Amino acid sequence: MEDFTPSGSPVGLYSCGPTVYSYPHLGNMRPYVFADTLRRALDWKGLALRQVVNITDVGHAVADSDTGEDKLEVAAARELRSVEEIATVYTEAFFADMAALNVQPAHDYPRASAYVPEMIEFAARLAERGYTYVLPSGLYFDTTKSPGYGTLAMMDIAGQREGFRVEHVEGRRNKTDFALWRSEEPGKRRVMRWDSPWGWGAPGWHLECSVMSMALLGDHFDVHTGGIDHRELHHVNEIAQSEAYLGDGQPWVRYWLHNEFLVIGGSKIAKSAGPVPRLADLVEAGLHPLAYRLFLLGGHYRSQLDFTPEAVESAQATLRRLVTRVEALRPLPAVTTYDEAAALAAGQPPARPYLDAIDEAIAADLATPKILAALQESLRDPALGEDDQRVVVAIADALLGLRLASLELREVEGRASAADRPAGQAEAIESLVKERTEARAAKDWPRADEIRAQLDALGVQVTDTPAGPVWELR
RNA sequence: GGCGGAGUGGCCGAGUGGCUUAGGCAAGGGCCUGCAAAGCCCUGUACACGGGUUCGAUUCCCGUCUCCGCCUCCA
Repeated sequence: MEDFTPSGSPVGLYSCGPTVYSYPHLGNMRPYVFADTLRRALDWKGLALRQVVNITDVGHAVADSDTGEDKLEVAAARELRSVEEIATVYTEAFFADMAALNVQPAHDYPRASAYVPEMIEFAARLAERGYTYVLPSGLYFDTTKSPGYGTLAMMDIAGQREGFRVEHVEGRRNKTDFALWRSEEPGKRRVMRWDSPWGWGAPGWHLECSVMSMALLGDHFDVHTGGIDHRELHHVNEIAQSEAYLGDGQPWVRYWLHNEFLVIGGSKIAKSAGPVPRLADLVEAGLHPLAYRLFLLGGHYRSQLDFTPEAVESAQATLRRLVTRVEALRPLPAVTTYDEAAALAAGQPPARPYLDAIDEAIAADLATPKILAALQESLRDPALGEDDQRVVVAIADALLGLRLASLELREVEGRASAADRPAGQAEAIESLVKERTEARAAKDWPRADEIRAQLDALGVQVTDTPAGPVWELR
């Protein structure tokens, strides 16, 4: 971060997006929360940015073979829907989860199906330049023509054995060669199909990211993010084809950042392994989506994170306590950048060490666990007054994105809002609460407790505060 | 088979060659409260195992065991 110097303004950020063939699962959330943290870090440094997240609605085969069926077509057949419906439904589900996690929207969400002509053009240029060869199954990229192929991942290509886990493709010259275009098999018509110089068919998966990122961010851009699983294949191939396409001898993208996986019970979450937990499952279990975000931020993005019910519940408890604590400090000052934070801290000297600690943490490869630690410490540091704490909380949340400025305890606990209370019932409850208050004033404790038990039976929880009793529906 | 990563206190999870009390959750004790809830304070003494380097290693090196990832699909 410290030595980061963007090639131009704004910073171009491309984050590998979802393939919209089913509901996103908890593991799918991690790359976007990570990318959102990166965005907040760039904002913090005062850098303008433009983020692109692709929506893969075509071209993602279920297996990298000549017969690889498209994931969306398979899903459409399974759910008896059109591919368009499949794409729409799951894209919306993705956006809903992102919003719930307070992930800032990207500036563009290009759909792969809208860029097929550009992909064909891209592949045609590679063909003209002699980087490709044609097989009955499609147009292939010859990776031996790409100098430095695989350097991103420091790949040991010689050690990989085709046929062990690498699928054998008839006629493929090198085991690392990949399809730029998947031609239809004779007599097997695809649902999503386009005409091309290599026959009717569909684009290869790797092509879309190169084409759409360059279309929206320019030939070269600054940062490309994605899951660690893409480092050795998808991104290596993107680089090979993009640099071959540009032919300017320059690195295509300046920085590559990859997030590690969320693991459950010691193994990664993968849709192909069967049903996997979704954000909605957590919500159903009484957890707030931002508790899940907090859970994710509690581990470094480059470390595998172990998903356990206990860990997420502990994040829920932490969030509840944070909000309880921070509610008393509101309103919080608005902060986005380091400069704004420094200006605020100038008026609140005790907050300064925390600003420095947080700034250091975000600069140290987005060390969100350290920001959380600093935040927690600041809330119980006797050296800090409330104004100091306001500043620290606002600063931390600018980078954490936990909505600490506005998140209500009621939301966190999933309780009904005042507006949802049945009118008639409310009066009855008020009456009981009043009676209990009178009993308490008379020090008739047995009676007061009896009424509380009655209220409890109605699903009402009464809490005595210095300002008087407060009741809430559970 | 090749390559890469990891094993930290009940749980999650940072971090470091000699004190970081990381932090959180849970637990125990206490304060506060009529009680409760919330809040606050205190407590835990951990770094897979065996060697080695070092004045000193959880932190470096070697080996062992276990686990995970990538090399099909996957974030």
